Amino acid sequence: MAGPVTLQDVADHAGVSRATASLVLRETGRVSQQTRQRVTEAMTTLGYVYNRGAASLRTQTANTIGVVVTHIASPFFGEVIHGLETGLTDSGYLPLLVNTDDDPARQHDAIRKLREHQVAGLAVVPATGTAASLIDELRTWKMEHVLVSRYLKDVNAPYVGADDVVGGRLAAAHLLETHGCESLAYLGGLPAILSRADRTNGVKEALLHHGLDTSALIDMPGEVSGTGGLELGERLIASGPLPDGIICHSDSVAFGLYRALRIHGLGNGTRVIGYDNIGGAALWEPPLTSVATQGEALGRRAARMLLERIKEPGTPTSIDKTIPELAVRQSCGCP
Amino acid sequence: MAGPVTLQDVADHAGVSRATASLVLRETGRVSQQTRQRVTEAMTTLGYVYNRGAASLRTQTANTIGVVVTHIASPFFGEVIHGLETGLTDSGYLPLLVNTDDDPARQHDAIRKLREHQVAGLAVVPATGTAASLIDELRTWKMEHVLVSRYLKDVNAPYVGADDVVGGRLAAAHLLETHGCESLAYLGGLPAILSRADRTNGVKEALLHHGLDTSALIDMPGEVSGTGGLELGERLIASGPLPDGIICHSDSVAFGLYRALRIHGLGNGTRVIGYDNIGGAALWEPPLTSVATQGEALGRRAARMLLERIKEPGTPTSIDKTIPELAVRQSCGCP
DNA sequence: GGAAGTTGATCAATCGATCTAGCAATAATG
DNA sequence: CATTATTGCTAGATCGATTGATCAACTTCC
Repeated sequence: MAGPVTLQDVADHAGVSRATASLVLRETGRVSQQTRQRVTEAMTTLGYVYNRGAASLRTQTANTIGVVVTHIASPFFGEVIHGLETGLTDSGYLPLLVNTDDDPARQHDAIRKLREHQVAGLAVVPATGTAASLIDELRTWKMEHVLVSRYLKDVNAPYVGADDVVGGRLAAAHLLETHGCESLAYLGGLPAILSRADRTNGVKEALLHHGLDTSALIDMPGEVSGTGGLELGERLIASGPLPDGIICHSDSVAFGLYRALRIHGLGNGTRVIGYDNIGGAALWEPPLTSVATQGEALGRRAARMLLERIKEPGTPTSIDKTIPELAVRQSCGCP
Repeated sequence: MAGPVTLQDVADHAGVSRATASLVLRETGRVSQQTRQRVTEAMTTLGYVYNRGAASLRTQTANTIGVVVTHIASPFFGEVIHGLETGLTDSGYLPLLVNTDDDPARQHDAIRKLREHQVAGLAVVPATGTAASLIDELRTWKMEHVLVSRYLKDVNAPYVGADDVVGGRLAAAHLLETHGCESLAYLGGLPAILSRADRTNGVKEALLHHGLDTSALIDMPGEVSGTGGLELGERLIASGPLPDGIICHSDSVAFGLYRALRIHGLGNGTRVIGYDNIGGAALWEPPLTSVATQGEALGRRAARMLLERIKEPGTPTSIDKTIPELAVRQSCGCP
C-alpha cells in the first residue's frame, strides 16, 4: 500500500463507495448507523488522514488565511499575531504567516505567494509606503482583506485598530492636566505612518484645548524600535533642555529612550508615556504609563471581521477603531 | 468568465495545449521562444494565478511547513519564529503557524490539523508534558520534523537548540569567578522542561568546579514569564537573605524579578543574569547580562535542518546544539 | 395492487495542475 | 534516399475529495 491512505481505501475496506465514505466524513446526508460505524472504523484502522487540499480544490474554498506583518518579532505585533491566531483557529482556519520587514516590495511578493496558496483572505499590517493601489488590486482580485493596526492614505478599506487621535490626546492630556507639563515631545514612528499623524494631531488638540500653542510640541519621527528610541533619545537630549513630557510611538521606543536618559543621568524625573501597553510595560522601571491599544484583542477582532467578510462577501467596508485607555503607572510621574 | 483563470484558459488564449502552458509555467522542457512568450503574455493579460493547491495534489508535495509554538507572543519565541519564517520563505516554503499555550492536548489537535493540510514538515517547540510517543507517531506517519529549543525525554529526534548545560555553567561561572559569588539561585522554568534540568546541572557543575557544594544553589521552578518572575522574586525575597547571584530561566523572568526587587528596594546591588538575550535585554536598567541563545539564528537553523530532511528523507537524526555565549552587561555587577 | 414517497447508497463528472507516452515535423547522419 | 535524432507540442490519465443525478429497496397510502 504505497502512498497515503485515501478515501477510496477507506471505502474499499468498509465495503462501500467512495461517495458514501465522504458522506460519513462530513456527517451529512443519509447514512445508516451500521455503515457509518463500519466506515469510521475503517478510517481509524487504516489511519486515514483527511486531505484538505483535495477538498479545497473541489469545493473552491480554502481555510487558510494570509497574515502579513511588518515586524514579526516585535512585542506588540507578537500580541496582535497571537490574537489573530486564536481568532482564526477557533473558527477552523489556519494562518499562513509572512514577514515583510516593512518593505512594500516584499509585501507585494508575499501577497502574490499567498494568492497562489488560495488563501480565503488576508489580514495585513501594511508596510510603510504601501500604495493605495494595493487595495484596488485586492478588490479586483476579490480577495477579502482587513488592514490591521495601520491604515493607508486615500483608501476605503476594512480596518481594525485603535483610535490614534484619541490615544495621542489621552496621553497628552494626562501630561498637561495631571502633571502640569507645558512642553511635550513625540518620539518615533516613521513620518509615512498614518497613525503617527493621527496621534500627533491628538496631542496638538490637547495642547490647544489646554491653551498652549502647537509649537510646544517637539516632533521627532524615527524607527519604531528600541534602538530607534535610543537614537531619538540621544538626539533629543543633545538638542537642548528636555520637554516636560515625552510621548513615545511605542513602548519599545520608550525603552530605548530610557536607556538614553540613563546614560545621561536623566532617568528619574522625566515624564514618559509609551504606546501599546505591551506585556513588559508594567515591569519596566519605572513602571511605564502607556496608551493601551490591546494588541491581542485587536488581533482577535481583526480575525472576526475578516471571517465575517469571507462568509458574507461584499459586505460594506467597516472601520473598527476601539477607543484606547491610558494605563497609568509611574513613568509619567504618578505615584 | 466565471471563477478564477485556469491554466486551460491561458492555453486557449495562447492557442496551445494545457500541457504546454504548464511547461512554460515551470520553465522546464522544450518550448520555443515564440510560444513561451505567447503563453506568458496570455498569463498576464488574463491575470492568471498559479493554483498551488492543485499542483500539490498532483505532485504529492506541499510547500507549507507547520510551525507549532508554545507561546506565540513571547519575545524569545517571537525571534525564533522570525528566524523560521525567514529560513522557510527563502526556500519557497510558507509557515502555517499554530499556538499551543503549552498544552499537549492542543498541540495534538494542532498537529492533526496540520497533517490534514498536508504540510511537508513540522517545526515544533514541544509543550511541557509532551509524551515521547509524539515522536514515534510522527515517524510512523513519515512526517518530517524538528524539535526547536526544547527537547523531550527518552526520544531520539532531530533537534535545534542551544547547549543548556554550557549556558548554565557559563552564567554560574561568571558569577562565581568574576564576581566572587558564593550562593546562587536559579529562577523560573517549569520542572518538566528538560532544558531547565540541563541548565541547573551546568550551574551545579560550575559550583563544584569552584569548590562549592550544590547546596549553594536555591532552585525555584516557576512559569517562564514576567509575572512568573515577579512571583518567584517575591517568594525568594520572603524566604530569607538573597543569594549572591541569581540566574533566571529567561530574560522575561529576570524582568519580573527586578520588579519584585525594586518593590522591596533591592534593585541595586543584586547580581542578576537572564537567559536568551532578547532584544530588550540591552535596554534594561541595569543593562541585562544574559546567556545569548540567539533565537533568530536558531529559527533559521531549524528551518534549514527541516528542509534538508524533507529533501533527503531518512537522514539520520542530528542534534544541533550551539554553544551559547554570555552577553556581559551590567546587571551581573560588571561595570 | 399500483402510485408516491422515503431511505441508503452509488455513478460519474469535476476542481486545476502535472506528467508519461507519443506524435508530427524538421535536421542530421550514413 | 532511408534512417535516426531532435525539437516542439499534445492527449489523456492522474492526484483525492465533493456533489448532482440516479437508482434499488422498502414503506405508506388510497
